[in-house]
Order: sequence, then C-alpha cells, then structure tokens
Amino acid sequence: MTNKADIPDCENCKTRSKSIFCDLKNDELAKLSYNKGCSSYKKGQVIFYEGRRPTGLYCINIGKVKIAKLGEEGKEQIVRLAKEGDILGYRSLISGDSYSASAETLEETSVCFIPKDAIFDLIKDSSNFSIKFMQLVSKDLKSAENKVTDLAQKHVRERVAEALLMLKETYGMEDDEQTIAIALTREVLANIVGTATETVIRLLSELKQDKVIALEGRKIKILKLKQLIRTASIYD
Amino acid sequence: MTNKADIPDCENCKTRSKSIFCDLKNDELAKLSYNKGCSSYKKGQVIFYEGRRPTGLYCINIGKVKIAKLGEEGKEQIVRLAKEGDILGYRSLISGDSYSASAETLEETSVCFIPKDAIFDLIKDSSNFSIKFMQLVSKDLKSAENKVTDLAQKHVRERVAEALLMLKETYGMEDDEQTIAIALTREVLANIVGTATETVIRLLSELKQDKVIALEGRKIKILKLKQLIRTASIYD
DNA sequence: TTCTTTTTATGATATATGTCATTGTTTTCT
DNA sequence: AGAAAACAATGACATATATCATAAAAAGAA
Repeated sequence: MTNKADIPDCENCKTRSKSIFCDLKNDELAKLSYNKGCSSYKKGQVIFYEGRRPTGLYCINIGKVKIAKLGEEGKEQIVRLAKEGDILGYRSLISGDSYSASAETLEETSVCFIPKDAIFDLIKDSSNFSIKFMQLVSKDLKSAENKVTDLAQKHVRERVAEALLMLKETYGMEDDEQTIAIALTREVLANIVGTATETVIRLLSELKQDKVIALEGRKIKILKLKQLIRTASIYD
Repeated sequence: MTNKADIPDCENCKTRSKSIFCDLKNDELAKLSYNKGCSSYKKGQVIFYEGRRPTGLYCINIGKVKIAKLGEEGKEQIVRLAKEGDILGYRSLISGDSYSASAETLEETSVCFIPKDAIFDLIKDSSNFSIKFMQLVSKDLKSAENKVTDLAQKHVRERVAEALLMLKETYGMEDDEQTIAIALTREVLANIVGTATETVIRLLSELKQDKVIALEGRKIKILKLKQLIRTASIYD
C-alpha cells in the first residue's frame, strides 16, 4: 500500500513556505527531516481512517486528498479538501481523540508523516509555531461554521455553484484558465455539497444549458465566472 | 449598556477549574485579574458584533450567550451556545481577522474581558496554555464538522431532537430533572436547527403528541429521553 | 391594569429535493 | 482489446419542508 522511498527533505520543500512550518529555523527543520517518514498512495487509497488513533500528522507533498466523515446512515460527507502543502490529522492529534474523519486520496499522492512527539516538541519550543498551529485550526473552524450557515440557509443550486468555486480556489485551473484542475465523480461532488448525486447531475446540466459551465466528462469548465458567483449568492 | 462593577478575581473564580485557565500558576492568575475588565449585560444585549475587530477575549462569569452568524439573506444561524466558564471570541483573536459571528446574551450575563496582549503573553510563556487553547478550538472544529454532516444528511425532525439534547447537555436541567434549563423562543430554536420557525413549532407539537416532551410556554420538559435520542438518530 | 407587540399554533399550498427505475456511456480491470 | 463494473443522464413520482395567511395566546410596554 505505501512505499517508503525518495524522502524529500523539509529544508528544500517547495510547499513549506505556505505551510505552518514556514518559519522554522534550520536546526528545527533538520530535526523534522530526520524524524519524519514518507509514503506514496495510489488514487483511492486511505491515509487514515475515522475512529483510529493518530500517532502523528501528515503533510501532503504531492497530490490531492478528501477528508470525509460517515453520517449515521453511512453516507459520506466531505468536510475538507486538501492539496500540496496542507496538513492532515492535526485536529485529532491536538485533541487527543481518535480521527473524526477519514483521509482518502483523490489522485496519486505522496505524504510526509511527522510523529506526534516531534510536533509537540515544536509546540513546546516555539510559541510562534504554536500560534501558527492555532491559526490553522481557526481557519478551518471559520470555514466549517460558514459551511454550517450555507447548509442551513442556501439551496442546493447555490451550494453546487459554491462548490465549483471552492474547487477552483483550492485546486486552481488548468492551462486554459477555464477548466477546474480536478476531476471528481458526480457522487463525490454530491458529498461535498451535501445532496443526492442525481441532484448534482441535474443542476450541473442546468448550469451547462445556461452556458455558465461546460462539461467534458468529469472535467468542468467555468465559462461565466461572474454568473457562477451570482448563482452561489456570494456577495462579499 | 455595560456596567463595570464587582470585578470577580480569577483566583477564586468558580468556573475556572473547567476553563482553559484551569492550570495557570498564581502569579499568572494575579496578572490576569489585574489586566481584565468586567461587564454586565441584560438579556438580548450584544457583547460583540460580527465584522468588528477583536481586542481581547471574553470569559462568561454568569449567564448564557448565543454566537450567531448572518447568512447572505440576513437570516441568523446560531453556531454555538455558551454558558458560565466558556470563552468567547478566541477564534478571531487568534486568526487576527474580524469576528465572523456576533455574541448576544440569552439571559442577564456577566463577562470578564481579557485584553489581547494578556492572552498572547500567556501563549508565549506557557506551552501548556497554548495546548489548552488549541484543544479548545479543536473541540469547536470537531463539533462544527459534526454539525455540517448533520445538516447535510439528517431530516429536520432529527435535528430538532438533537438540538433539544444539546440544550440539555449545555445548560442542564432544572430541579425536576426534566425541564431544560433554558427558555428559547421557537425562532431561536429554528436558528439553531437551521430551519423555519413554523417547522420547529410543528415538530415540537408532534413530539408533544407522542408524549416525548411536554411544552410549558418556552420551557421544554423531556419526558422520554431514550425515545428522544432515538428520534435524533444518535447511535453512539 | 390595558394596550401593543411579539410569539405560537395551525391550515393551505407550492416547490425543491430525494428516491427509484431505466438506459446509455465511460471507466476500469484483466 | 474485450468484459465487467461504475458512472452519468433523465424521467416519474413521492414527500419533507418552506412560505403565506390567519387567529389565538403570551409577553412586554405604557
């Protein structure tokens, strides 16, 4: 399942500048590199399972990952999407409880694993790192609370539009500047939006008919960004 | 609006043992007491407004508070309820952005205000405090993500039941061990659940007809707890 | 108190969305 | 490449919930 090889060193990590590790000192980075592991996953493999206990945290080196919970009826709800440079599994690590969601790759992905002790050492030694860490959790909390408000108040049509915009922000566009740089099944999209797969299919078809988007298999092109933003009822 | 008086000292605070300040040392507590302010609010007054910038954080001494966001259409969504010992406004303080929700009292409330610098001093000086703080945000993140899953997957009936159970957990029961120790209007309840006021009224009536709860004005009695839990589809 | 405002309750109705079924297409696997 | 499985697209239909309207009850103000 996992393949330990080509461990990239944190000192030269391209994504580090945007992560919580951005202003670690050289000796701290060296220690991090020394302690960490690295694994590769194929598309659709699980990095960690809901319910299991964390022993460290994961940092995505290359790839895309969905973080999802199972609802009471066994239906998946995607709570977050992650990309290069993002950290996974920190909430549970800090709380000390088991993972409240699973992490599964959406594409071939390579992650670094940093053991719990190394993280807590950093927290103990550097208040700056602690604050960075808190800001990370805070950012997620803010977006989770926004999502709560959206789910409670917006229609599925608006949420679908919003999801497309979120995908664009998260994963960016392909070279044509129009195609969202990730291919998801309608079912996965539905689990992001919080609705039935058929409903997503219908609403995408509608947006296509209105020439707001174009569909090419699982790839989605945004033709009229402004109108999509309007559809999402985002006024800020 | 606010009335500075009777500043309680942190050293003897009854609710401190359950808060993030639980294992501060005496000198740290003294410093906290020295720096803080204290205000009283009548029912329905606003402690802080969404959009404003935080200058510190609030600790509830006595009272009950709702933390709510406005959706795009101006409808309120309650994201959290707070009681004695709870901390308000920390997410924004840490992130450095403006409040993403307002805090309004549900009853007469007295809060302590701890200025930003005092908090950041504590974070800098004590990694233990930092971890406590992170755990606080993490706890909220977990419950927000659970709420996302519920809103996406559960019916309003289940969420109403769940809200009643949450109110019971948060604010406890009155002496009869049956009556939830807070009185909310149906509209506020609807803004917790994320539905229309009429729907809450109807579903409460149904639960009443089934003798699961009893309604006495705004006070709600839980008659059959197990059945209420079953209605909420909580199997864990 | 009495008056005014807010809240609760309930009915009628509209509609957005979920569910089930079918068919054709695309992807995946060997 | 060919077979099997998964997925996408649509239609038909059921229904949970929102919305609007009205009346009674309760809460709050003067």
